[in-house]
Formats: sequence, C-alpha cells, structure tokens
Amino acid sequence: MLLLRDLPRYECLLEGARRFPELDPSACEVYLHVLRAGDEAFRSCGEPLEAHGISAGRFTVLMLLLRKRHDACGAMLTPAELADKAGVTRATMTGLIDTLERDGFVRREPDPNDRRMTPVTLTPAGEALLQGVVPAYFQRMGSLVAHLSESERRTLVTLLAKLVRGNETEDPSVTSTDGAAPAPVCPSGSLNSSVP
Amino acid sequence: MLLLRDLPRYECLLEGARRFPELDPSACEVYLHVLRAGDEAFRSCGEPLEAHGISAGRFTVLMLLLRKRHDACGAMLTPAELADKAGVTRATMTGLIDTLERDGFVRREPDPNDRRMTPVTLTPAGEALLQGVVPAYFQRMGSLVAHLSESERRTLVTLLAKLVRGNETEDPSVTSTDGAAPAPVCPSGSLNSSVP
DNA sequence: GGCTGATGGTTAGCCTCCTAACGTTATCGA
DNA sequence: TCGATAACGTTAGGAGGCTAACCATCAGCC
Repeated sequence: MLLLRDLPRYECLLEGARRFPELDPSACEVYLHVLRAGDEAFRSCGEPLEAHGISAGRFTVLMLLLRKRHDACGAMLTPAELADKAGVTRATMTGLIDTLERDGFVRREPDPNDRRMTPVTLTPAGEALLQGVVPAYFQRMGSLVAHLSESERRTLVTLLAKLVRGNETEDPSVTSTDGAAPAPVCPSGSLNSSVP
Repeated sequence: MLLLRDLPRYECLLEGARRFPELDPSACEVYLHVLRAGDEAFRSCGEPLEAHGISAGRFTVLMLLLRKRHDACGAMLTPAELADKAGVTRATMTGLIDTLERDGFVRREPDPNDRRMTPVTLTPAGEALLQGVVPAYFQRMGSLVAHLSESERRTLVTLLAKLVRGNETEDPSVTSTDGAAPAPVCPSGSLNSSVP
C-alpha cells in the first residue's frame, strides 16, 4: 500500500480547492487521515508478524482456521470460504494456501463427499506458530490505541462505522447520472462469521 | 491490501479475549474499524482512477508533480524526493516512473549540474490526464464522507491524528524493555511540502 | 440418461510493493 | 590529490494482489 506520508496542511487544501472546485477540503482531510491511519495500523501490527516470518495475509488465514477449530464443528474451511471471509479472491487464496502448505502450517484434505472441494485444516505447526505470534500481535494492537480513552475509542468506532456503512449503500454510484439504483446489493448480514 | 471483510461482533471479541488474555476488545475493535475504513476509502476513491486507466500509485506521482509545478519554482522532482513524499521506496518509484514514462505522462531529464540525479517532469499528456480524472476523484472523496457532518469530520480527524501521532512516538517499541528511547526520530516537520 | 448451468479450485499473466545489492557520481578529509 | 563515505538511481528476485480463463464436479431438468 502506498500513500502520501506527509499530509498536506489544511491551508494547502484550501488553496488546492481554488484550483479544483470539486475539492471539498474537509472531506479531503478526512480521506487522507483515514488512509494514513489505516496504513499506520496495518504496518504497526504487521511488524510482530513479519518478525515471526509470516505475512498479514497468511496470518489472517491461520486465524480464520483457528477460530473455526474452536467452534467445535469440523475444523476445516474451503478455500472459497476463506477467500470470502478474508475479502480476497479465490485465486489469491490459492496462492496463500500454497505457501502455507509448503511451509507446513496448513494441509489440504480432499472432501470425499464433494470432490470439487479441498478443505483446509490447521497443522500442529501452524497452531504453534499462532501461539507464538498472537500475544505480540495483540499487544501491539493495544499500544496502537493506548493514547485513546474508552470514550474516544467508542466515538472513533462509531464514526468509522458510519463512514463505511454510508459508503456501502452509496456504492452503485458507478452508474452515475442514472438515478434509481436497482438495489443496494451490498452483501450485508454476513457479520456472523464465528457464531454457528 | 487484504483484510477481514466481515468484522467480528463485539461479543465475539469478548469471547476471544477469554482465549487470548492479551486481547483488548476495545483496542481490537478500533484496529479493525480503522483498517476497514482505510480499505474502503482506498478502494472507493481508486475506482474513478482505474476507470481512467491509472492506478493509485501512478496518480499520486502525477499529483505530486502537478503540485510542484504550481509552486512556480522548477517544475520537477527527483525520484528520491517523489519516493519520500509518496511514502514508498526508491525502487518502487523507479518502477512507477518507468510505466509513467512508457505511457508518455512524465519525462526524465538528466540534471546537468548533478549527474547522479534524473529529475522528472510532467508532460502535457500527463497534465491532460489529471484534468480528466481529478474532478471524479474529488467528487468520490466527497461522497465518501457525505454522511458525516462538519463536526463529525473534525472529531474523526482529531482522533485519527491522535492515534497516528501517539503511535509514531511509541514506535521504537521494537527495542522494548529498554526504556529511555534515545530520541523520537520521527521525521516530523516535513508537513511543508507545498510551501516554498 | 444426458445437456446445461452453477460452483470450486487452479492457472497464467499483469501490476505494485518490498529488500538487497550494484554502479555511478559528489563530497569531504587526510 | 586521492581514497573513503554517502547519495542517487537502477536492477534482480520475491511476495501478494487482481482479472480472465480453464477444467472438474455437482445439481437440475427435460
């Protein structure tokens, strides 16, 4: 991910708005800060993972498998399910599983009932890796927001959720000047990932 | 960028905290929302760029060059300066400039005074591309935060800035248990990119 | 039973990002 | 004056994203 490291000052945005009448300075400021904070959070919490020789994408896959295992039911997920939960394409998930299997952290086990599927399961090595890296990961997450009070955290979460939600329902703006969007097809209702 | 598309509910975080004592549920919730919002903003504002056949990275380079041009002084920047302002490595910037030059949007012109440098300048084609894409880009930025009031925007910016700032000065935590960090070497004072 | 369509996983090719190393050029001190 | 140091830009190799296309398999429906 790449971005502007040095955010322009508000006066510069005002000045830019003179050249670009579409520029809303306060909107731009929010946008830049959201991007900057997301990048900062991603990098910061990624450090303990890299220190243990694992990337954020691989870590996400392992955590999803671990969560599934603790759900008591069959401790496996198909690549398609993993891709959906992680928010990447199936092709990307194939690559992630490839390297994870190469390194011995997961195992593909063909499903005898439906031979199209190849569910993935966590190996003991994968679980051990998680046990080693998860504490540092969560600690870093805590120090990331250590300077925010509980009420500030609630406010921040509320505002970010509002931003994301408002943008989701607005998304069919690709077909602009067209009014009457057919239906907000956003796949909501998928927040029940870890409850059976 | 890859992430969890379906954020776990707060009860799930509380339940996860039982298995991982290091997990601070409110910190984790902030972290996930910051990441999710950053991803949403990035994708959303990236759409108009992709529609014009340009990626976010290339767009950033062109905008930096345009801003420099409007600063009246010499309208060129070296790859190292561009990399620094954009927050990527010099190697990455080389690749970006390669494709931009291949497509005719920028031009490398060796510096006669210091033959190590190869300043980059915006071509008329590059400027025309920006003229075509910038309005849609800023409009999308505005609709991204359209649901937030002015005071909500200010609050959000304040909280995100506090998070980033607090994390920057905390960053030498790699050498933890070591106390008395020598000096917060964060390259602050670099926010004056567009004022001579 | 045998098409047809939908679904699951993989492959191929491209782009962007990184680190590490290299060659070239300036600069500066002995 | 000349070698050491530092800075600039590039290259090589790897990882992680994406889209588009491809087979294999299942489910339905004549």
